[in-house]
Amino acid sequence: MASRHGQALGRDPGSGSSARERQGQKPGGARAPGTPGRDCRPGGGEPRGRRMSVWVRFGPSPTGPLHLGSARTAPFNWLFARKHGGRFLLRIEDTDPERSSPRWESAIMSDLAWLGLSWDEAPVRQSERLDAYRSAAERLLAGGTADYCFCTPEALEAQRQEQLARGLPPRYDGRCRAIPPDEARRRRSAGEPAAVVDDSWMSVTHVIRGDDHLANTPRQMALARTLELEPAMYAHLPLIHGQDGTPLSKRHGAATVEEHRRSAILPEALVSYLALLGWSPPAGQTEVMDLALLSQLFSLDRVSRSPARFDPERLSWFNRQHLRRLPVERLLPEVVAGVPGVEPAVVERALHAVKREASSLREVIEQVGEVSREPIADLRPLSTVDRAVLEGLRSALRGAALPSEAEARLLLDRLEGTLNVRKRAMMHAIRVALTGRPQGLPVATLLWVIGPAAALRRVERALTQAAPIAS
RNA sequence: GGCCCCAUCGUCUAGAGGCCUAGGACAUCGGGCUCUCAAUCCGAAAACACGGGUUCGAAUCCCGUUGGGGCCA
Repeated sequence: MASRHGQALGRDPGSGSSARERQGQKPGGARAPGTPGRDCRPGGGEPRGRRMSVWVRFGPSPTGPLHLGSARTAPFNWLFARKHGGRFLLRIEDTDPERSSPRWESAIMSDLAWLGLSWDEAPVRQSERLDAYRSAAERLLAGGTADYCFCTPEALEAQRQEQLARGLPPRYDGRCRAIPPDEARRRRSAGEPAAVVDDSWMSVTHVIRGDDHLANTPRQMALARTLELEPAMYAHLPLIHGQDGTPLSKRHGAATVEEHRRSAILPEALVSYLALLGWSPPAGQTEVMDLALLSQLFSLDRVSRSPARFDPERLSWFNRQHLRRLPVERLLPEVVAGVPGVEPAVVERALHAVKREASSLREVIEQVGEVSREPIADLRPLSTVDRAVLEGLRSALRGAALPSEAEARLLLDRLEGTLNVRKRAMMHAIRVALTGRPQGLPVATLLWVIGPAAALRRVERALTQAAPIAS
């Protein structure tokens, strides 16, 4: 079969051109945070056809937050590069000065880094390469392949309508050719060939991008050929759709990486969920994977061709799966930050207990907070049963050490034996005294997490506070 | 409008002509566990868009229809 990932177009066999000269010096400016200060263009002019490695790029526009739609082509490129021992490059497509801003540029890089998608080499900024695009445009003009046009969009549209009305295929009539060259040079702007020029300049071997670019591909390959650049291989990914079946966009809400980051979704979860949206692992493989495993298994021929709908519930399940697999050390800093004022040792114990059943880090933080905070006084009168339970617990806790959850369980079992109370009632009384809430972690876990001293304090308090009102 | 892409349970998907009475996962529903809420375990329901071909045999190949999406400006 020609190509299962049929949207992949072949490299143009006809252009074995050796035209690989750099069209400008690589900007020596800012380095990406965390990228080594290496400026490693591939070694001097080695023909790419003979170099087997894989170079891919991700080209976000810094005009807004990193969107999930584009955030997905990033992992696919990254995984492809890692799988083949190649390089993953970053190109900031900031040729629109009106809408681009450094603020978004750094936000996007920060999101990528957060996702774990590290890039090789300093990012290329298109705004610093305008000269290269200009000279490419000039070459196109010189070769007669391109025309300048300064007509307004309205004027062009009117022209098209007129041609259609006359039954002609709409076609540019070249009216702007009449403009003198000098004038044209003055009015010219960068434009079209940027991506093609850069891909070649950056030695990109594989362009993996959204399906929405599919229709442009032949033209871009032709452009490369005209400029005597060796075209890359192209592969296209299906788009991500929202709940309503239309391509994911701002109006769908919660469609940016930033938003998921803020709502305490784990990067591991988001990136693996995204990867599974459109790609499937080989048979028999779990769906819960980290980047290392993903990059080992990834292959373009297992990428689906049809668009996938973004499903927050499934993402949430992935998040839970990753949460429980992640080591406590990895989670601890965030949780500690989330519950200021709580002793780290308590937080750590709580985290151990909580992370097995929580669905998100946010939930973890909430639950840890509930456990560690002194309960708000419950002023309801204690029943005689409650009082008996708490008094029993009080004496059991005196001098007790609870080094483990099992110890706590034992203590409770013993207490149950000495009391003539339904277990349900006993547990409830203790739970409320300890946390002030009717539900939550198993009581034994609570005891262990809170620790005997603090638990004793809380029990005392429940006994004394409620007492006056009870009588 | 022209050209292009896509089409399997509600959702993500497996599926390369017989292994398909279509497999897995999320969600849903039922049950078990249990001191609560969860988590977890077990089970159930649930799909090849439609119509024509090709073939001994089609989810799988071809054509058309429908539907969705994209690009062109």
